[in-house]
Amino acid sequence: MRAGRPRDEGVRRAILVAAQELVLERGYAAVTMGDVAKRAGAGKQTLYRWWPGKGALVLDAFSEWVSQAPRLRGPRRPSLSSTLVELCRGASEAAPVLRALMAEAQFDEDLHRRLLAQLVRPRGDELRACLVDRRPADRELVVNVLSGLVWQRLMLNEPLDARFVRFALRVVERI
Amino acid sequence: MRAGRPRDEGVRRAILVAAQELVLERGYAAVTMGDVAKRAGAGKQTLYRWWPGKGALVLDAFSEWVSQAPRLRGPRRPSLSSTLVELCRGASEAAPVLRALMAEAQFDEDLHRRLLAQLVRPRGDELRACLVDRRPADRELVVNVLSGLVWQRLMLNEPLDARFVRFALRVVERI
Amino acid sequence: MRAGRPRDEGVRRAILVAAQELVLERGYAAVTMGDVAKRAGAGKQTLYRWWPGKGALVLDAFSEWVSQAPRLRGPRRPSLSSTLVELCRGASEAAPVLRALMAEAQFDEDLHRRLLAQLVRPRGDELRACLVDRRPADRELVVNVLSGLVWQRLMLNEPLDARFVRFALRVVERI
Amino acid sequence: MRAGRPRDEGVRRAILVAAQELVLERGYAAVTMGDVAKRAGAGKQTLYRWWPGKGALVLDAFSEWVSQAPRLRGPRRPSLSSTLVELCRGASEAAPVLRALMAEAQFDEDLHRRLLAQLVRPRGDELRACLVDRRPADRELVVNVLSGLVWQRLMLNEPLDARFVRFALRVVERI
DNA sequence: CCTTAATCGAGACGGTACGTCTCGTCTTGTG
DNA sequence: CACAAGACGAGACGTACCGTCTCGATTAAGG
Repeated sequence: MRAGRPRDEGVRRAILVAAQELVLERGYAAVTMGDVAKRAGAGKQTLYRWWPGKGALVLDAFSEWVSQAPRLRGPRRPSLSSTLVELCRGASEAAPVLRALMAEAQFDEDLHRRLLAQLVRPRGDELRACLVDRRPADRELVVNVLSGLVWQRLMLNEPLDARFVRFALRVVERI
Repeated sequence: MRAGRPRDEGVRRAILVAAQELVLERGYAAVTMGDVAKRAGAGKQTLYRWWPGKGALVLDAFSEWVSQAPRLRGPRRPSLSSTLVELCRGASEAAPVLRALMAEAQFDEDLHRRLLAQLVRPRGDELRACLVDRRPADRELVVNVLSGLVWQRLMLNEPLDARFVRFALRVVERI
Repeated sequence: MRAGRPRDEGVRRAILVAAQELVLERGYAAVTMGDVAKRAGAGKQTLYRWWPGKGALVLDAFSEWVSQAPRLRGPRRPSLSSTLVELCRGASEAAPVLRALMAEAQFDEDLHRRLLAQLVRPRGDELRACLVDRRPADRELVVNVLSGLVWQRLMLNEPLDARFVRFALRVVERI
Repeated sequence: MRAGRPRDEGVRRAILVAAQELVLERGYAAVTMGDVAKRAGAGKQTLYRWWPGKGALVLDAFSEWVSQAPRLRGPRRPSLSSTLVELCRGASEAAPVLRALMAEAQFDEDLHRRLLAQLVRPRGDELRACLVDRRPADRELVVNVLSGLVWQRLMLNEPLDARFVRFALRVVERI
């Protein structure tokens, strides 16, 4: 086994919780690594030891939060509409964070990759899974359109509400 | 007439040119207000007198650049496909700047408004103008889908090439 | 006579009054040339046309103020003690301005000369005039000592009160 | 022991040396905190962490310089005249800095206190120590007069040479 | 037990951009 | 020409974060 003091799991949790709280309280831009460290009772070095920067840290903090969300679907394949509703509900709640992360990712290649792998692709896969009875080419097309609509709404700061879901479903119907 | 020394138009131009050059040379993130001032032979205060920050300045710099682009369509209404081709060509060239501006706008309410008014809406209107023979409800739908696809491609750093245009047109056809 | 519009005496007065008021209200350091111009309803250029900087302007403003002070001595030569009392009273009232001017003069050769000519030397001469019955060598000595004591008190921000006058007179007695 | 990285003594020295050099090269007014930082190879924040501003920093820089001056008096109490000679020699060399510091102190309450404690009072005490055989009241009187004469000479930018020392001693003799 | 190696909190450090401030000059139109 | 208004170049200011570093203290695992 590796020598030396092992990573303190409690510290990791404390940091993620602190990051989450602070971002929810003040918004992403108004939170610094130093703030998170102080709130978590940790040293800045401990943050930088495990995350390359604020983006990756906050991404992890909210990845956990998202994955705690109820994924309690039955064994049956979920419908596209229910999946989209759920996706929009989540995106709507976390909208400010998602906007900030996607924005930061434009300036940070590494964060861009992480964001794709941890948030963008998994959600695309969820949608794709609802479309197994479509032709493969159509499937990609629909996923692209839906995902484009959702991200656009986020970046333009427009609501991802029931009305939007109806609109999106109407679009998909016609493809 | 207004009292005091009038705004020096030459300085305004010099600043916009400097901003444009520097952003093209180094990329948005690597350019500072001080750099632009120095390159333009201007004082920092002069920049801040007329623009609230880097985002708004660069937006103006590239707004001018975009509006200098050939808009030499004949009297005939342009086709959707040619408009989309042109739009993607422009967006592709300016992609790094557009990404950066949209990103910055997520942290800056004022820049967000400016970006919508100066870039997002005008381009949407261009598309809309190609769709006058569609039913109004469909029109909005198509504009939304296209614009969503384009912005998503930009933010995900994927190419806005001919393949994408074909893909987008195929989507629209089926709506 | 010089061609062109003659200097507007009212403007000159307004500027001096504004300078005086502002310095009394906020203190020398917190007043800028722009402030004075605004308060006087004048342009900054008008200030710089007639004074080289804030120091010289404030010096003029308070020179006038000082010279408005009652100089109502009878035909008889004033006593050293009454002169010193009067001098300390004036210096005490204007202490903050005098400190600031002397300070500024340390960074500004021109102001230094003006300060000497308009404030330091005249006051020395007043003292000298009370000492005509001393031997010339002693006279300079006494004037130097008194002036040194007063300026030191000013710069060290200690009171120029009756107690100080008594102290100073005691010193002079013993020389 | 105190937590955190301890203050780097080498950096402190480097900053003081840089401040001293720059002030001697260019004069107090022409040196900025940024200049000192650059010359010292330090960050500006490090300067502001330990000193409130240029005044306090330069005061420290020259306090060290002064206290490195030979204080090698024998066990015997030094004479007033030799002390005064030494004092004037030091003040003469450092005259530009002393003038600037005293000037700055007129605009800065905190610097004023520091200047008194680190420069004015210690020098007064040196003089006082030479006057132990005088009556206490006379002692204060003499110290005041001498210190007044010296500071006045500094602020009026007149030489603190041998002639001045003779003059000052003549004054004291007669008190 | 005692060394070794990595972790932890704390906070100093070099670096750099920020947005503001003041200075003294300039460029208008008006009297 | 003087004058009010105010834009302009210049550059210092003090602050804010960044990401790295240097401490002493802590915590296992391996000798």
